[in-house]
Amino acid sequence: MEDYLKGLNESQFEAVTTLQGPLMVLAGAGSGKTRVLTMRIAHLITNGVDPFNILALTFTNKAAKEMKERIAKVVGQSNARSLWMGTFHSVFARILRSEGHYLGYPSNFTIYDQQDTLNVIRKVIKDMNIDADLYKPKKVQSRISTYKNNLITVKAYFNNPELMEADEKANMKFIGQIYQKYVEQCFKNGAMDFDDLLLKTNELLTRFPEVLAKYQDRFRYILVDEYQDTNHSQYLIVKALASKFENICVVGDDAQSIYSFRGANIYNILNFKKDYPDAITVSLEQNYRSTQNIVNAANAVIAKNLQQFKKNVFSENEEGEKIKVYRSLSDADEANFVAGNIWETRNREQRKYSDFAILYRTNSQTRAFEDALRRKNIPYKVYGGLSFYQRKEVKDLIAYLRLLVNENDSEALMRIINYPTRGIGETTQNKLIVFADSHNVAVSKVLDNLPMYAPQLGFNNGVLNKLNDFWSMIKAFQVLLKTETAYSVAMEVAKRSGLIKFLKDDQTPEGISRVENVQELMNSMQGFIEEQMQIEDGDPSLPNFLENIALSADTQNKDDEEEMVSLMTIHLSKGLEFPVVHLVGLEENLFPSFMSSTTREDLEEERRLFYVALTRAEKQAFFSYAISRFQWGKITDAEPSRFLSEIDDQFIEFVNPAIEKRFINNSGVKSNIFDEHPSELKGFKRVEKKTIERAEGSKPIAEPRKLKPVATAKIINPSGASSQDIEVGDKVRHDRFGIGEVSFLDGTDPQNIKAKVIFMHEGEKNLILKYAKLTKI
DNA sequence: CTACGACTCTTTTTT
DNA sequence: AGAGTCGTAG
Repeated sequence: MEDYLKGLNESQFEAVTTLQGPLMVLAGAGSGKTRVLTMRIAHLITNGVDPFNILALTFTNKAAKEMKERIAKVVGQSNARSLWMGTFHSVFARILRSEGHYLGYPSNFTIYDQQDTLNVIRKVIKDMNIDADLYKPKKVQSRISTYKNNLITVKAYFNNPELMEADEKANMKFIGQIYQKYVEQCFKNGAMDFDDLLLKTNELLTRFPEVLAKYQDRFRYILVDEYQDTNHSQYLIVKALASKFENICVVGDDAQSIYSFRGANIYNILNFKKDYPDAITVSLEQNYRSTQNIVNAANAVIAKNLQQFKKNVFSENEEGEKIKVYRSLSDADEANFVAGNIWETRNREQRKYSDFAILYRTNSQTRAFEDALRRKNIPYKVYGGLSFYQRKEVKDLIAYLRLLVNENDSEALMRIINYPTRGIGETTQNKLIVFADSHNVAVSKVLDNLPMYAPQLGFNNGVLNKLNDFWSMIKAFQVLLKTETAYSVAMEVAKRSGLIKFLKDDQTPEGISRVENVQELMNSMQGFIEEQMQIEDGDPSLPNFLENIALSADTQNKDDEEEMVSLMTIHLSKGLEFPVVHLVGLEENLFPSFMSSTTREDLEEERRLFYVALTRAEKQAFFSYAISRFQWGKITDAEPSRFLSEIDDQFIEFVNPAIEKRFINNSGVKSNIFDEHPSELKGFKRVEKKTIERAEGSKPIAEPRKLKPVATAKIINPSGASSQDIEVGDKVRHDRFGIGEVSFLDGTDPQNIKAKVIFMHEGEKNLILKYAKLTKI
């Protein structure tokens, strides 16, 4: 028996060695799913299957990369290399690049991310003179996305009276027209959005049997990871490709389906047996990751869901510690507790910072934790969030590059035609667009033939010159692209377009960081090129770089494998594991989200999300919530999440530091709740009572000695200066304004001290100490 | 045409 | 609070 088969349990062994025919692997959390997938592919190759004939679809590019590396260790680099492995989106983008001509797309089509998509929709709505209040672009976008994911094309939409009626009832009778215009615009721009990558693949496979046959023959063995999160469009692609050989293996866990908002259809996995009656089902139920206590607590919660396969996930690991629940007064308090606890646990248990993760429901929760961690000098890395590539200045430079690759991309063109400002104003731009539209040509074509169109456009010589200058600059870049590397072209673009100079003129800290971000983009490009050069058939071209950043947020600056605490949303944490997990913000309307507490389905998904979060933990889990939180620009009261009460008391224990008498405000500065400021404190007195009630109703505190000092000590003693420490004449640092000197202080009330600070670059500012977060230097 | 200021909406989650 | 949009003065 091959080495890699040793050490598999009975079900894992079956899943790995059943190579022919349809197979469904129901893999509970932590049951060694990735291992099974990896070994299964290795086993296929060892048994003579050409890796060229294997297609493995994963959920993230990161997962694909990691799996490929693991496979390479078993079957060798050269075998692993010819595997097709990646996300649905990246695999089919690649296929569409070579086959898209069947559908009238150029091979250099642009991929629009959701922001590009939104911009196009906004413009369409504007052009149609429709009330944007009624047709919220976001809403329209998600509507169109739903249609596309269910293969409802524009034509199908207009052939479907029910849909149209439904939209009309919802007061959105123009949805169809917007949809149509949007699709036309994308096509004209030579662009596909994320949903198109799947929709067009379907179209390709249905309309062109020879193409279908080609890929059916190529992909004789298909594996789909995270099958519970596939949408209808993906489902159909898989079904079509697999229908010849039916060597299809899907792996998933219905309890971890968390992407319905983007069309994931849990019935794909629930009904797998109906599609493939001969399918063999294997259940992996033993959890090797977590302690018994964690697994049992997670089971208790997920059991509240009505809709699921019967499974019995169990752990034979140690029983483990109970989950500790920390009740905090504010988001800042919560963050301080978490940071302090990480610091303390690391020292006490000799752990690495990379053993810790902080998981939350929404990206906006990151900030408080970043502040708290930074204050304690704890290294951390935030995953996802406003990704680097979504920064304005980065997108601007990318828009130039996109335009070089696909000059029909008027979205990119219009973004930078007057950025940096070069005197091509709104009026001129509008004339261009209207003219191009009415003549049914791309804006780039108008610019190509300016002299010819000039009389009709009615531009004066000044404008014509500016347009000419701009367009010949772009053309020059394109010529450069033929001989130079992507990196040096980008550098040239950054300089000659005036972008760098424009950004450098802004000497504010934000301005400086924008320049740094552009530099960072250049670096990541250089890194990408070097990486591609090392791979045997790598592709260091600009188009490939652009595709890469469009389809994966996780490619950005590689981890130095440094010792860092991980911060991410629960969604992003899927598939990962950490010894110690802090699950934070367990409050009603936050988790479960206020958007999801109305229907049972939504709520069940939130519960699955909770399940995913908890099962990331190997050894210890900490929960926390705050009874008030700074959001939407003001302090909001919050109730503990219902999920907390769904866990049996035997699995959790409440940790209650003596904080009832104190109120820690959002700057992390301690103050006494019984001091002045009755108006501000009223709310807190009320909620404070709630805390005490809960405390009495819950279990006695088992080990307060360990946690209590952490929370208090760390709060009282932040490394940054508290308001009391700052005096006139102090040199201070401000996050945004940089370094300055305090020239004046005003007010006796500690909650409301105003400071006048003279900053080196920013000049004089009046700040409220409580919010300004000044650091004494 | 640009720059600046007032104003509004925002917040789930991501390929 | 912060970003993005819109309106107005220069």
